Amino acid sequence: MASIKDVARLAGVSTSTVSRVLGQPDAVREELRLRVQEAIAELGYRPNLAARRLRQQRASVIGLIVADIRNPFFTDISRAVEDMAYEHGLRVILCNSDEDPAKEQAYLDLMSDEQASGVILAPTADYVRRAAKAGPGATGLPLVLVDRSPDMAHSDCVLLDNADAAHRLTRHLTSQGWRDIVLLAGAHSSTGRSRRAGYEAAMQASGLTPRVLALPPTIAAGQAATQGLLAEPLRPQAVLATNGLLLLGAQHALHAAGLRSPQDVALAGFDNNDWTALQHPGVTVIAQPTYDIGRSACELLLQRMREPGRGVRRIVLQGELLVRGSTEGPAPAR
Amino acid sequence: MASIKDVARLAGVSTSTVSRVLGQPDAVREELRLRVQEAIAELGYRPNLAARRLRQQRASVIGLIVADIRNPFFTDISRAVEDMAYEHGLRVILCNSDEDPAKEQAYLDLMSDEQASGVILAPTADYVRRAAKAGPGATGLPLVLVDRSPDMAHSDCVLLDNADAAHRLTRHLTSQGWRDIVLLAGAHSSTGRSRRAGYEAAMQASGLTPRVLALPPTIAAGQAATQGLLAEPLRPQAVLATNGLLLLGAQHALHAAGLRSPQDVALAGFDNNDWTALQHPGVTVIAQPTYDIGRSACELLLQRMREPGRGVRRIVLQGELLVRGSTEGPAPAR
DNA sequence: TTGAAAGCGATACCAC
DNA sequence: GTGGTATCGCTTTCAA
Repeated sequence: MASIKDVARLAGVSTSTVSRVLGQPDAVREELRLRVQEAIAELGYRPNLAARRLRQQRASVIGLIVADIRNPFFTDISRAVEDMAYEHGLRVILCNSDEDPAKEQAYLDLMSDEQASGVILAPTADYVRRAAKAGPGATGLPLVLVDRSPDMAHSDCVLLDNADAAHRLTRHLTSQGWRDIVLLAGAHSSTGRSRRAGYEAAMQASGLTPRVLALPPTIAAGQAATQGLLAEPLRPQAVLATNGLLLLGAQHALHAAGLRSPQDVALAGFDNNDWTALQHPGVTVIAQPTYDIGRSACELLLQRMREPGRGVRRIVLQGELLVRGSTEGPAPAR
Repeated sequence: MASIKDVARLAGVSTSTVSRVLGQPDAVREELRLRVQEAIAELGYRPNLAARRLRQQRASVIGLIVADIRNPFFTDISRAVEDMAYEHGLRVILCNSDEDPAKEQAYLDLMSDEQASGVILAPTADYVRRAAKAGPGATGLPLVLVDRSPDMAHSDCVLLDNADAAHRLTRHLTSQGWRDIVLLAGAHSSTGRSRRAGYEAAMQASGLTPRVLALPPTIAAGQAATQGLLAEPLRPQAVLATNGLLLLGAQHALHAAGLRSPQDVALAGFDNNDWTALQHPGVTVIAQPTYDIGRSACELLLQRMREPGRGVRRIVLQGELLVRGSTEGPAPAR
């Protein structure tokens, strides 16, 4: 493997000059620059990133820590992040926390060890709780939170307006005449709590009694909970799920029970995943601007890397209510 | 940031000893080892990975290069790879090639620059073509191919038995009485070609005429092509798609046209994605053992990292035919 | 504008 | 079993 010394020797210059040609070409006289570039090409020289990193004390790498990449919401975000990172010459290290604070911390430490340039984190509920009390990121790394965040964030973050989205979704249901609406709420994230709050506010505003099942954010949990609801003597009129996994679980349960929306049970929720549009009729959802969320997070991170001292920024994006047949009222009288 | 020198000073030993405590603790007398570990804890010392990497000439990092992480097939694989990597103290760098040979090469170079320990690659058709001619990976990095590979591979690889799976799927359709079966085939991968071959063989064995539309592997392409088919005077009896994206596109087209499977057009394809089970009736598919594919690839890579000289290994996994209602015959007579 | 040389933080060889 | 020291490849003062 050719090193910078070989290039310098071949071009008849010092390693400093070669280094300058790489980093600040304008600081080198054209003649020398061309000689060096020729030597680089001839030797097929590629800079050693480890050496550069050791010297500069930081790597062109960002960490992306999400609960589970298989959740399409996070998949889309990761794609957006990777796209932007690529454009800016940054690598993305992918980390699944599984909502486990220990694993999350291990990954944060790792990113610190790697001297990563920054981290994009969908924090666990535990992290959010601690971050609400403590000061800014203990790691000292540039950090952007996505999807979840304490209300008083010390870090940049990109969020959906969760309470509002849940409020609008719930209002849509009540306006269609449904009254007995159960919420399947993700219990492990602040996102689930915000959406729950929006739901409860909308229910109470309509004089209805909220009913919430707090669940782990998995397909299995959504399915089991819905199965339970369907087995009740007085089955609920509508089921609302605060994320795509719970919603999918609920749909599986309906499917297995041979029930249809809206005639048997109305169904709605978050995340405009592929399958929701393909039902007969389609499932009403709040579509999140996932790609935008990822891009915005990356932009925020790049800005903070450039200006570590700037004020904390908070980007709140709006969800889009996609009304489909699964909530088409009016509900049957009871 | 505390360095190894600080630890050495505090423990009253040399840096060599500290380094040994980190790498080969058994080579250090217990008394010293404890003193060193205490010093490490007290200072909160963490080894500088860049320095280690520079010295050792390799990083605890593996690259994962796929066409697009948003394809659930690759999402699942990435999750499996990340799980195994985490267990073995390796980081995963995520790369989307978009089936673009230039981007793929850029990422391979990057992995080489990063001195990655290895790469798991879902190669572009271009790469496969070149690899069939040339020798083993020019990069010199330990490399495992997934999903696609030349027939005479110089690299380890993990593949589905594509021709067999497509053959079984096609036979299932013909056995149900369908005769006029069109294949939507991914044109950008060797996988698509193998599946096409299996389809053609099965069709010919039944005395039927294959009809293949070679398409880019996108939802949009699958949808457009299917739309075209539906508009033909004599609409095909069945549509078969060689991957999940094309299949989803086809379903979108049917959905938009208000057509149902199997009564209007039978539908089947590859990849047991969420939505396929949720149709009324469900869509018949070949389920790929995605998580297994990812794990196997990672295992192969770890073994090759340990034993660079060992013979090339090729793991071929079987797909599982999930028969659902979308292909329930018999077909209408023509 | 260019070059010489120090140093980033760890490992590994070689004495002892 | 332990310590001294050269070294990995690059960037970055500092002088010229």
